[in-house]
Amino acid sequence: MSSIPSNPASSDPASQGAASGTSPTFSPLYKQIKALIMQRLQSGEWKPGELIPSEVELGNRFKVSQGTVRKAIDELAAENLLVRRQGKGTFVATHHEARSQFRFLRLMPDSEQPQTIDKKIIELKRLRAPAEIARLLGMKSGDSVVFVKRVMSFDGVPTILEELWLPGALFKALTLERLVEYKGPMYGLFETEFGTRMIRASEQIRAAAADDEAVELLGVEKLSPLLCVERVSFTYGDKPVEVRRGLYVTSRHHYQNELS
Amino acid sequence: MSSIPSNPASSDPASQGAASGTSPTFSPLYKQIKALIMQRLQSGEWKPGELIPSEVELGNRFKVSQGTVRKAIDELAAENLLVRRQGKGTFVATHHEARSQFRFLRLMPDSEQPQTIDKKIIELKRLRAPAEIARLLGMKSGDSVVFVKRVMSFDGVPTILEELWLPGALFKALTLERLVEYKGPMYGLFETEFGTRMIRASEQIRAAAADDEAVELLGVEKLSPLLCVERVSFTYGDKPVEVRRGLYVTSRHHYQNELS
DNA sequence: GAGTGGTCTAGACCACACT
DNA sequence: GTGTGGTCTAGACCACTCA
Repeated sequence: MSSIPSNPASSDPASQGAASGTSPTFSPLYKQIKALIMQRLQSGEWKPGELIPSEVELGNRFKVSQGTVRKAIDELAAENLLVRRQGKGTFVATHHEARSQFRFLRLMPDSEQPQTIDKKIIELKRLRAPAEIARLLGMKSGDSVVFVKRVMSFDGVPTILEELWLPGALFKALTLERLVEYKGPMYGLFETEFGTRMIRASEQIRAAAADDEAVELLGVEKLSPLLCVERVSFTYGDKPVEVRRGLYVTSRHHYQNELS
Repeated sequence: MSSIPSNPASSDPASQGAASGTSPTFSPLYKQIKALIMQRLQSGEWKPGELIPSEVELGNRFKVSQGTVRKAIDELAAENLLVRRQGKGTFVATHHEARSQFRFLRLMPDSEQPQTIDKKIIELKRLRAPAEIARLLGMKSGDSVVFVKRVMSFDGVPTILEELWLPGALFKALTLERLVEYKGPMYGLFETEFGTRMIRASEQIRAAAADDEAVELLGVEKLSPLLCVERVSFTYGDKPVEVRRGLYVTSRHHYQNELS
């Protein structure tokens, strides 16, 4: 292993792991390799969509067997950070794929699959983070955040009214223009233009009655029941980088969830 | 491997898998081992909570290396069918554990964790399956089903109104008495008393307005927004064995979901 | 054919839980 | 101490992709 000093010249290859030195408590070798790979991802050395070195190559670099690298990559693939493709290699996962979409958009049509999606940005502005948002983003109340409001329509029917808060420091260059002209998933834009990749999210779902704004923008009746979905998204190192609050019309759609 | 005829006396140990004979298309050895283990689980030879044979023992029985058994068990553990405990052995997963509860009850209190749970059975009866229920359960319309209605209260506050449909043939001996007197998770009862273990479920979530029954049993106002959760649960072999429709009060609770 | 991930084996040692 | 799962290695061959 590079960057970890020890295994002090032990000629015995089976004096495995423990590697000590840096890590105070015991950690298996493959966990350390995993951490090293994750560093490359976080630093941007290996970018979304790119091919990473082969298992053999990584084994040589880190001075461990292919099997150990394999176990590290296995876990990263299970966490959707890497994607393996037999015969081709291992790639850094990206939001620019149909596969990745469904993980973060759980609203499905009741009937069949194919439907057109239309996104309309209502508003984009910078403001000082309200206490609640600041808390969720791990910032100080009053820090700069980017606020976005938008409506998504399926087959022309307005169905989702969404508000987003993003840390101002990370999204300095985000403008309404850039967001409007961009085709494709928003997380794709964030990852390629702002170097911020969402890897995990936590959602809290409630039922709510439509307020005046929902009535206006979603075309539903006042007080009609809506799904209220509050999401916090995280990037590498479990750092929160997005708060999202959505109102979903569920007369022709439903939130799909698999318990397994 | 037992019960699979082939590897026709190949003295070469690396003439791995393919095993042919029964399986028409290629399937890795560890997948076949996995299937064999799953058979033992499904048949009830290894029951929930019990210790299964060690990896070495299974390797000897099936005539494969420990590593191959390990990979099979790894996948089964990832699917929550088995639970590994270092130093003790590998156990068949069971619903009689706090750990297993949270997988199937996603409604969490907004504030802190500790809360008392109270379950009240409103009704239990046998009836002919409505078309919709029959379709979801893979039965014929009119087949016998057990119908249950109940209310769950948290800290004394009625919060969930739930209706269940179960295949009559599998739950012949299920009575209101048995259900009322039973303490602990319903899926625990199903697994120990009726030999039916739920291993996976699919939920569709919508927002709905409280009807008269919800008003009466949950003590909410007419037309107030509720979470409507429709679940189909599956046992081994992806066989559907429960339909559940729940109405959740989300003024002090929320449906928690992790996107990862 | 060369390179990559995927499977399989055999053997070693480590960490943990009981007795 | 004994037995269990957990980690690590080394080497072999298979399945897939692309040039």
